[in-house]
Amino acid sequence: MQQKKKAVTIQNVAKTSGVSVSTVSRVLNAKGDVALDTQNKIQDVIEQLGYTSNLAARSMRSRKMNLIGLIMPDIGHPFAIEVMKGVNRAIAESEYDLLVYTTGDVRKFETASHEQKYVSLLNNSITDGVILVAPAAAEFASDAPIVSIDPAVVNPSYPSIHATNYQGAMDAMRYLLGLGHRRIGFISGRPELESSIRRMKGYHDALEQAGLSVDDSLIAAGDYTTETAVICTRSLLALENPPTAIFAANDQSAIGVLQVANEMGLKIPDDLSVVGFDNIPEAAHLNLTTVDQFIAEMAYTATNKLLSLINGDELDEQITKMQTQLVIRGSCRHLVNAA
Amino acid sequence: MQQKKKAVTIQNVAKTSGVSVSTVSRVLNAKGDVALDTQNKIQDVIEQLGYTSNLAARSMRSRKMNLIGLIMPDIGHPFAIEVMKGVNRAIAESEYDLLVYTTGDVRKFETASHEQKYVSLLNNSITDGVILVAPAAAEFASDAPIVSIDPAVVNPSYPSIHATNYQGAMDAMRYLLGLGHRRIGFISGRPELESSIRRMKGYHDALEQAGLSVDDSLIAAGDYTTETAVICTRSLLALENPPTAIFAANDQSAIGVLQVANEMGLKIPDDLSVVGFDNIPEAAHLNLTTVDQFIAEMAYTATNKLLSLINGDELDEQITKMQTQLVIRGSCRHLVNAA
DNA sequence: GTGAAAGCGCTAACAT
DNA sequence: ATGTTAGCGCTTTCAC
Repeated sequence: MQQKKKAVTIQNVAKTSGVSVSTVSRVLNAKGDVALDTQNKIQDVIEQLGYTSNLAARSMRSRKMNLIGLIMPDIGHPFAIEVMKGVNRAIAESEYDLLVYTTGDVRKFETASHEQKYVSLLNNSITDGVILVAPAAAEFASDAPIVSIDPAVVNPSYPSIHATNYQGAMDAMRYLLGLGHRRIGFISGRPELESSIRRMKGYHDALEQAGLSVDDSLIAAGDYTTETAVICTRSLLALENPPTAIFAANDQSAIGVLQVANEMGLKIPDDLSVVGFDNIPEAAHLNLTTVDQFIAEMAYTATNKLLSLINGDELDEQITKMQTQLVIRGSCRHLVNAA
Repeated sequence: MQQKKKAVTIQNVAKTSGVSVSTVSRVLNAKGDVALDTQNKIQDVIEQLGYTSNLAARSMRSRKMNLIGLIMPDIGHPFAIEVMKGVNRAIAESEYDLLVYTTGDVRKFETASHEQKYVSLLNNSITDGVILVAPAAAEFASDAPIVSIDPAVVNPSYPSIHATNYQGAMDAMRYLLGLGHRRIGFISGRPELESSIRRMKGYHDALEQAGLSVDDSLIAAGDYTTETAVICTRSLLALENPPTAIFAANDQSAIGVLQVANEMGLKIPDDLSVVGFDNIPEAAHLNLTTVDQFIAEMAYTATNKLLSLINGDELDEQITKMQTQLVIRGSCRHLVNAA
């Protein structure tokens, strides 16, 4: 049967131990100025009643919940999973617990207007700080610190961690160019994201540096999803003069390329070279060789940055005003064929 | 620079729009009994000030936050990731948002005493219900409903979803026996968990039904981790009369078996047959053929069960008192060798 | 060393 | 249609 036990409050504890709420509160917060006898008595009652303080009530009165938040639209997504792994590792080493907030779906999340909502939801009430993944807003009203991973805006007012998308894309392209490819297709990411813009620029610049002109027909508008990448790949390969290699702006897109290649019976890399971007191990079952998990690494770094921000003396106004730009090299890899 | 913008409260909105807090509260909760003029004015101010209601304060006064909780010790773990995928899918289809609570580490989580803490933390304050994964306690004091996945206890007072661990283990064993194996090693799971006990029993009973006696030296004490499974496998294979097949109690353990087999140059399944249990796609990069993702499926089912419990009329006392035993068949698979 | 009382931001009667 | 009031469970002065 479903339990009907009502939650135990500090009032119950106080009454049962025959003291006032304030005294109970004192031992709960280890203020130390309570007689040892009373302290023990109260502890016993707490144990016996199974009392646990009400998060909501507590956070209304005091800062410092030893809780950080991670805000993400969709935690089933491989990218999100990598982020969580990184954050998880960092908080496992800390005294903090983690609250991951998600709507389960990007569509329920929507744009910048909603971001503020989720930030205040957590940061102005129950968490000591939040980590934002690819936020679109440049500024947030928040009582507690914010750190972001891969912000979609250029000059955010909060510290951020981001990958060298440009450099990574250049590397990917140089790799393909080094293999002798001259017609390289590109499946772009979501056009509104900085990461996508930078990867696109890397594609452009690498071609130019190699003395090649950019052929717009080789650029397909993707959105970081496998589904769209499938469509993109089909149209790229249906060109009169199709590319001999495809650079996908992220792993999900690369998977789409592989799927189509499979369908069409193309051998990789013999018939088509494919390069992804991100190194998500979830993509591993699709014949990939993972170089490293840099997304998780970014998340790990972000979390530690946030924790130090939370614990950092409030006095040090300078530091909180600094824009932290921690840079981790994005890497790329070549997708090889397997059985 | 880090923003210093203080959080906007309902008071500020009321003052700015020249009305009382209750009126603002009314439009916030769409009570409808507010003049359209006032309504618009207030909406404008809310927009302009960027007001968002304080989660903590709101949840102190009213039930129904449209928020469910998922409590797990470690969200980096493949099992946990599968659970989240399932829950995520369910809430994406719903109007609810999700809050995943984690300590990042099983060691910080500890035993049953802490479980209650996390349950009340969420369920007695901010969530409308929680999903518990493999809880060790049989009962919880909680204001909101609880649904559990794979509880470690036999007769929990809350609804639970669990796999047919016994049947699944039998299937796995029958498969190996069907291949002609007579010496089958078993790497057990964490002995305190029901799932583990049932899988072990399946191992025993399958052998007996096949008219074989149980050789205790073929049973290695694992704990659902790859690391321990590696040690177990080494000792099993070092036996005078080693097994020709190994049934690992979960995928993580199966991965450990594969690692050792690799090290020792053993061909699978020619030299050694290996069967895992769980079907976590994360194990896929290790030459596995995934049958289905039943953990995610369980989590999906659990979430929907919780949601209906939350939305179910309070009147229907009968239903909340029912023990929901939803059963999903655990499946097994044969691990084949690859390159 | 301990209790009484004031509020944190909000919602829900109860008034008007 | 709107304002007033009383708490929700907790922490924190301020008394004693």
